[in-house]
Amino acid sequence: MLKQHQHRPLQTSKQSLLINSMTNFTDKVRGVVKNIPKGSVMTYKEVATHAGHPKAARAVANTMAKNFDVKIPCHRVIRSDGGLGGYNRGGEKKKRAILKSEGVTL
DNA sequence: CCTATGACCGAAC
DNA sequence: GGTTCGGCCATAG
Repeated sequence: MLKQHQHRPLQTSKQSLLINSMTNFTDKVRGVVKNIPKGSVMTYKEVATHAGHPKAARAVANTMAKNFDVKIPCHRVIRSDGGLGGYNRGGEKKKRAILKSEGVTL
């Protein structure tokens, strides 16, 4: 018999990813962060784990740094070692203020 | 493919 | 308490 399309159509990797709207990783990260309830925080590492890449905390930070969507509460993502991490919408100071206003005890 | 970058992590000092 | 260093990993060029 003719084995027609056994495998994937494979269409130049990168494009197929872009068609999906974004890279799986970035998209997943955004989804996770968007889901963090008010009043709680999650570390970069935790977000990475939830996204399926436990060791990609740094990459998560990268994703956050590039993100400017107000729909994503990136201020609720903090460091694992107690630090706040950065914030591209006003710096750590602003970040802490927002978290405090949400009832998060640092 | 290879290099550089970064809102990280954890251990070491 | 702090700083430094190596590892880690996705993205951009």
